[in-house]
Amino acid sequence: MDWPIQDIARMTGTTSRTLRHYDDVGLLAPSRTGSNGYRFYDQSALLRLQRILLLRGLGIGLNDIAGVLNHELEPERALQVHLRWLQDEQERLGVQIASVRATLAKLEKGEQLMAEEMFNGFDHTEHREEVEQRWGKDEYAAGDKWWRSKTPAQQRGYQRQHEDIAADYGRAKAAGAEAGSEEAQAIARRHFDWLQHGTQARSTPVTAEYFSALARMYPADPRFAAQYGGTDGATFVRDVMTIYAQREL
Amino acid sequence: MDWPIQDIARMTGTTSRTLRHYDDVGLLAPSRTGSNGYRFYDQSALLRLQRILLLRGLGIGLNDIAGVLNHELEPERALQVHLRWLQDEQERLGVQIASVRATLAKLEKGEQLMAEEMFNGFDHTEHREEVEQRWGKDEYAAGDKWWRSKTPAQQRGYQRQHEDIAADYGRAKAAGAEAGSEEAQAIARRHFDWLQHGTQARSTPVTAEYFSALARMYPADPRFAAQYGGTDGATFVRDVMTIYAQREL
DNA sequence: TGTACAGATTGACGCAACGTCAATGTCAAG
DNA sequence: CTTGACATTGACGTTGCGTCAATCTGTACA
Repeated sequence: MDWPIQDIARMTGTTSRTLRHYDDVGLLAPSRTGSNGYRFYDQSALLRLQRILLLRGLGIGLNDIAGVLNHELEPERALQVHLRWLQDEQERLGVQIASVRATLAKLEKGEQLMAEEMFNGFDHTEHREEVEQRWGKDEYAAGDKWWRSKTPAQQRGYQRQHEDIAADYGRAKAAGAEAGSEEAQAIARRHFDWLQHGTQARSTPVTAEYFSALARMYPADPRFAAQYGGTDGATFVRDVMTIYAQREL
Repeated sequence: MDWPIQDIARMTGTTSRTLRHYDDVGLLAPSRTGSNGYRFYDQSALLRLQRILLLRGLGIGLNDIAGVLNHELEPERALQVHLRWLQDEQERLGVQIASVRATLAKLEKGEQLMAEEMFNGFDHTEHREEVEQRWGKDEYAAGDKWWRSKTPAQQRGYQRQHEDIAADYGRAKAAGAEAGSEEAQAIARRHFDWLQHGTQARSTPVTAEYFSALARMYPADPRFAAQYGGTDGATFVRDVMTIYAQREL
């Protein structure tokens, strides 16, 4: 006694396409094939299908299901491994949910788009904690207030200046300039001026110490390194800045 | 000033393959292409890439990222929609985790494989609540105890008898037998005997009422229907059993 | 018996986001 | 000139089917 594919599909709540797929991948063959190629399934095939669907309902992959049904893989093993998977996944999602929520909260408070405002020398959103820890809370608050007092156009202008500076560093390095060369030091001066310009309204002036500390951050932090052409570029910038601080400040 | 693809990859922690992919799908084109076909990226491309990676890190799809970057989709919208997604997914995983844990617990208690033990007329694991509600808790406990007292071989033998009965029902129906026919009624008798055999040790005997109630369940519940050849088959079985109960019990 | 119409078959593409060869061209260094 | 590192463009693999498309089969009705 057997039934055509559609009946089996309806009986088990799947589709004929799924059954054909299971046949293709060798997971469940029909118990009989008519001379016209039609598939028919009997009780035992139905039973096997029910086991498949049970495992599938638990989220097990077809491959592992095949292993279990062929007695090559113990159900307990498969389930335990899968359970770990699920738990890890759920945790990952939890972290992502937190991140998305945090990002949404920022957006609601109107905190400038997303990545442009990062990596400007001072940071106004993402690494707030880091910046506060490094240079003090008041410092951050002052800088942030100053930043917010600018129009978007001014902010972009300020950013672009920094981009130019970074690009010039890159060019100098590509041209084989020494860190202590006139050319490189000229860029460092502009870099320094740019920082000062943005720090006029702030509590702490840009000292030699400040400048050196900033320089040392560059190669260490990939986020800053990216802004200066990778670790190599950042290292070059660090050297240039360090020399500038020693000589001029 | 720009950098070759490998530098950009290292700077941002991705791979060149990913960058080429983003180029292919129109998400991020290189700012310049050498005469040899090599890709080069400048500051603004790098910035765009950083935004892409930020969004990607939050789990947004490349398609939506493109929408956001092209100002066709508001970041807030995208994030909110995505947040729902994540939450739903996490909940789904939670349910699955519970299911897998329950299944594992069953396996540890040695409760017979998985699907074979279901749909035998009485159910010993999956639909315990349902069975208890239908026939009482004591009834279930007695049946369960009886079932457990059997050896696996005996259990399989008992199951196989039922499979034969189900198959015979199917054959009779396929042969066009009437529900009241001698042939069909003979199967119902065996079905009844089979039930009684398994109920000897139980508190409630298999009455006409019990038999009829069981019969009525068949077409209504797809899990039972599956066992008897779909809804049509189950309906046929129900009719045969009902007539048997009226005439003989 | 002709004609629908439902249901079956075998391809084969699509999806998401790249990983991973494969075959081959380029460029700086020894 | 050779070597080695890095680039390019295909194109398949992954996961589990959904979804056409083109074509038969089989049953039912006029």
